[in-house]
Amino acid sequence: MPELPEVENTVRSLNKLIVGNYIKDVWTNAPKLVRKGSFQELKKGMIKRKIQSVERRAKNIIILLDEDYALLVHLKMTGHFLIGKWYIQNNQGREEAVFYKEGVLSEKVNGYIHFIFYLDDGRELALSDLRKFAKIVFGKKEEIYKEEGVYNIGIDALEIKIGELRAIVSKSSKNIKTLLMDQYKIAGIGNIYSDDILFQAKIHPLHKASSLTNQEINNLYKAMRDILSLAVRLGGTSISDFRNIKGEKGTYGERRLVYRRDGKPCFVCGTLIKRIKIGGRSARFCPLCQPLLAKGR
DNA sequence: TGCAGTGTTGCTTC
DNA sequence: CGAAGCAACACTGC
Repeated sequence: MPELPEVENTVRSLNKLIVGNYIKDVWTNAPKLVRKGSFQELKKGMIKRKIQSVERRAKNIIILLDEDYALLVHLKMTGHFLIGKWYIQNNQGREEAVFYKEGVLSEKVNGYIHFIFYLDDGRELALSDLRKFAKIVFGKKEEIYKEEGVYNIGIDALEIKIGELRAIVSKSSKNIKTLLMDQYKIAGIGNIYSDDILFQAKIHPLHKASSLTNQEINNLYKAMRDILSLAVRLGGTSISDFRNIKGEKGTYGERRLVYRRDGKPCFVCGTLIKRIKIGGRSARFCPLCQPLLAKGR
C-alpha cells in the first residue's frame, strides 16, 4: 500500500542503511519489472557503482549512484524493500529466493522476492512484490528525472502550501476524493489516506472540489498534514503487504479512521461507515460526519 | 467453489 | 478533452 508515508519511511531507511555501499551484483526472477531497457543493461550498469543518496518524489524512490546514474523504483500495490539474506533455489525450473533465517522477518517472507541487490559488505537489499506491478528503471540521472510520473507530477502532499492547495482545489472539475488521488495535481496520496483525510476534514468524498469553502479547504489542508505526518511517524499502514525495510509492520492501520471500516461504527458519532465506488475505487466515509451538503447551504 | 475486492498506474475506448 | 473500464498479477475473504 505504498503511499507517501510508506515510501517516506522506506527512503529514510535506505538513506540510513545503504548510502556509501557499492553494488556487487543484481539478481532477478522477474526481469519484466524493468520497464525501460533490459535487466542485463541494468545489472551491467549498476555493478561496481556506489550508492550516493536516496530521494523520494511523491511515491517514487530514486536511488542515486555515482557517475550520474540512478535507479527509479515505484512500489505500486505490493512492493517493499527488505534487508536480509536469501539463497536462490530452483523450484521446478524457476529460481526462487528463500530467506535464510526463519522468524526474523514477518510472515510471507518467501516467494515474493523478485530483485536482490548484493552490497559490497555482504548485506542484501531485496524487493518483495507479491503482485509484480512494481516499476524499475535504470539510467542516467537526467533521464530518470525526465520519466513520466516523475517530472510531471503535482506538488508533494507534505510540501504543498495552503495557497497552492486552494488554487488546485478551486480550479478542479473533479470530486475531492478523485482530486486528492490525482498524482498530477497533488502527489503522494492514495486510497487509504484520502479516505482518512476527508473524514478528518469532515468532507464528503463526492463533494465537488471547486465548491469547497475556504474554511473547508483550510480543514482539508490541516487534515492532510496531520494524517500524513502521523502516518509517517507510525511507520505507515500494513493492513496488507507493506513492511518496513526490516520486515516490521507500520501501525497507522491500527488507528485508521475510516479506511476499510465499512459497516463499523464511526469513532465520532457511532453511525455505520459507508462504502461507495468513486472512479472505480472504494471510498469509505461517515454519512453523518461527512454530509454531502454542508450545513446551512 | 467462485467471485468480488485489494494499495497504483497507464492504456484504450467512447 | 474527460471519464470509464480494464489490464498488469496474485492473493484474501465472504
